[in-house]
Amino acid sequence: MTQKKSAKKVEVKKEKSPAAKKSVAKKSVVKKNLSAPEVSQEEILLQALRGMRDILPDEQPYWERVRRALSHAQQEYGFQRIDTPLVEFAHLFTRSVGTGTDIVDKEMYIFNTRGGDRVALRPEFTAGIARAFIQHGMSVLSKPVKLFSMGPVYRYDRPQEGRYREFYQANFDMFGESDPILDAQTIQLAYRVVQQLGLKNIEFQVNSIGTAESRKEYSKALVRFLESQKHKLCQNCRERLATNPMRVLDCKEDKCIQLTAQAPQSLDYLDQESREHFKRLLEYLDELDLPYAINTRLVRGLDYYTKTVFEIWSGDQEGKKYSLGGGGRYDGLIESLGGEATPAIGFGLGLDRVILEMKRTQVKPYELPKPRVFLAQLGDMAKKKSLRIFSDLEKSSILVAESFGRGSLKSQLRVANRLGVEITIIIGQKEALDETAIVKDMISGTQETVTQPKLVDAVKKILKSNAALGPVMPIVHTDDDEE
RNA sequence: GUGACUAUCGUUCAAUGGUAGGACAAUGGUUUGUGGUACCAUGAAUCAGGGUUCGAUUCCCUGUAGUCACCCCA
Repeated sequence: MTQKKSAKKVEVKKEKSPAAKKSVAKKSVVKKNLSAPEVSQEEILLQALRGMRDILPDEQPYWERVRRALSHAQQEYGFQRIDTPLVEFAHLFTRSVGTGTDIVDKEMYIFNTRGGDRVALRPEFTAGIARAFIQHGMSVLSKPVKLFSMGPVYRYDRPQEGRYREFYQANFDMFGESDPILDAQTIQLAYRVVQQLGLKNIEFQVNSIGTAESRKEYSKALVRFLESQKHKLCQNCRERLATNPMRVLDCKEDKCIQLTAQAPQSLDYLDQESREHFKRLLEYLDELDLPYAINTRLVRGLDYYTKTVFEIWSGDQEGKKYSLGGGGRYDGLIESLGGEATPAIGFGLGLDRVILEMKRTQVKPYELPKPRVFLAQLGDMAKKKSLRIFSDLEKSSILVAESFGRGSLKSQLRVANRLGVEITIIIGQKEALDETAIVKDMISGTQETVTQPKLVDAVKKILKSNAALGPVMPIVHTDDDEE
């Protein structure tokens, strides 16, 4: 769970001296290098880039639970998986997400390739998926076209807990239907996913921003209002007024909240169709048992949204809210990218934050299957045999652990015990010669010798009877046993 | 991008302007063919680079990274 906190610089030799080869620990390599500077060296920083991290084995059970829930929801709701490249022409994002948005202006990983193309690491999924939709002529498919994707996205931002430069999103998109029932279903799907992940205190924030025109008009009206009341705003908001007036609505300062309560609302500036759309969406939402609130202050940071926008929030005891994801309708995007006019709606879920919330609220991670059998070997002959036995067991779908590198039987049994296996198979010199194996029941401590051809069946039999006894208690000798 | 705080074995917590210590974890052992506990042993760290100093892990500067607030968002 914990990542390396600080830089470690290690000098790596291009040609290792025999002394260095013997040294297993990397740190001692460093020391030896320092005393042997004549060898050509190259300095590398053994550190992940800022805002990027390794997801270590310890954390994988959480990710596995997330993957499974997503895969389940994807199938239940009829989405097909699509994977698009991490890298696209930078233009795709500037045109869809929009210049003027922070994502494009400040946070994109953007660079030139050797061939001279201006490209960017995807800061979100929808643009790439929309590109693929057009490129592969998916508009001829039966509507709605439902696509699911999952993977890393990149934003060059200051990292914090739950905020990384490389982070993971799951993305659901539906193309080709403008009916508000799809909006409702999208939110329902999002809810289903977070619910399956065991998250409580979920709330949806829903709003409609209408068309690009009505949005523009609203923004003008808002600025007009705020300008006239500028003296009542906090310092920050006065600055926001010039850069991003909509954000004033998000301010946490009391006086700003009071003032903006009287500010014009985006809903009042909706065109007739958008208003009807929103009204019907709310009707559908009321049909569902969804925790949602209309949030007229909700504005999203991407240009392509039209009509419905929403966010998924998770709250803690102290009343802090964390945004886990969000989405909305983007009826104009496909056309603006050069495809034929296609309404669409989708949402993205921030998986890193979902997992953070799972940990915070102590949701149980997915439990990976544990080996129930351990294979111990003693001596060269047994070692050779054990490789084959391991393979036989694996082919019979028996998960078996081993520690081939270890010498003594004691240390191997110790490992077996620590793993909590039910059976340990022991092959020593004698058994290797006799073509037999010792099958030791780790729960009772008893053991029997069977011939190797019968080994798999013998193991299966014990496992089966153990399973019938209910949950397995891994053997633990407590102090009470002795006293 | 701005500001603040932080940085010690794999993890966690100590200590010091004078050769960094414990706990947990790891590895080996306590009649070399049998597990737990206990006991013993072993390996393992001052983020990097400069400066001040007789001497820096400690003080100063820079860099890097993390955390927090802002910005923004997932």
